[in-house]
Amino acid sequence: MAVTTAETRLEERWRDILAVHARTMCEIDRALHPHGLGASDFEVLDILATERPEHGEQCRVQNLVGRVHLSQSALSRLIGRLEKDGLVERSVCAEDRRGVWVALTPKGRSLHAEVLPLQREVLRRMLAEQKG
Amino acid sequence: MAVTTAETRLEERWRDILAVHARTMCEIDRALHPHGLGASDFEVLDILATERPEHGEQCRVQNLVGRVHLSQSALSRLIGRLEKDGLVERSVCAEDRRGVWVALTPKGRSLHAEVLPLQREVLRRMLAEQKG
DNA sequence: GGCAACTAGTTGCACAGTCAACGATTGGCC
DNA sequence: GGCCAATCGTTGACTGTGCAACTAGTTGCC
Repeated sequence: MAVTTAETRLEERWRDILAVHARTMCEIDRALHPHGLGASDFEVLDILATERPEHGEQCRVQNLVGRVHLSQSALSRLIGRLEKDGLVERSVCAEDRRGVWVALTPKGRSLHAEVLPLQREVLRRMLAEQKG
Repeated sequence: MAVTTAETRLEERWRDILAVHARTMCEIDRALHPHGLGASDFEVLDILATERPEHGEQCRVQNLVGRVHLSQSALSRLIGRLEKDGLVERSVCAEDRRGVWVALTPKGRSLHAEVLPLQREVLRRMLAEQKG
């Protein structure tokens, strides 16, 4: 019996996560779509925006892979799209010429600033009402 | 300040959900893939399995839409795939001939029984270690 | 009966995602 | 130096998903 209820609780918790995730994701997409962005796009923009510009750190792409829940290839294409839209710029990494640096353009930075409140608002709306 | 920390907490909570969702989803996929199923497929199978067989209820498809986080069209195709694999059967609903009934075949039921422990095990492994 | 509004499910199309294979570069080891 | 393994990023082929448009069936109203 104890096992059964533990299992049930696990199952419920999973359903809960699934539901919150789906609803929130969907809302973010809906809020950002008018600006030509999807949820993943925003996430990358957001990471780049909070990154110190004068960072001198690693070649970015590799750096991003660990932080977004996306395969390397998906990320590559995503960056390609952002670049095509003039939101980011790619440049080869001098020290390790396999690597690629990714940086926000002014346009990318301003778009991020524009949509950040929208995303936050969705988060507030969808996550706040959650169980206490 | 209070506003900022509240925002930060929201942001963290969202990142948390994103991370748990991605990791768990990925693991479920990985566990079920050898059996020819994805996470969504399992979810539908699971709902059908826990449904009372002699239910006399509505036409199922409509019933399912509300329970999985999938568009109606995605669900339609998913059921199509399951049917092609002989796991479920579609039949027209006599009372409302627009509707379609979906039911597990014996093969579908046994496959569900086979993979259920795998999914549970993943849930236990991924969700249990979560914050306390 | 006949027409309009609605609902159930499927399908065409476009797009974002994964996996596997690839080209380029680096680093270790002989 | 020369070779092999590992790493970084991109690309090709394929799959699953959502939106919009569609067909088929139902309900209500005249």
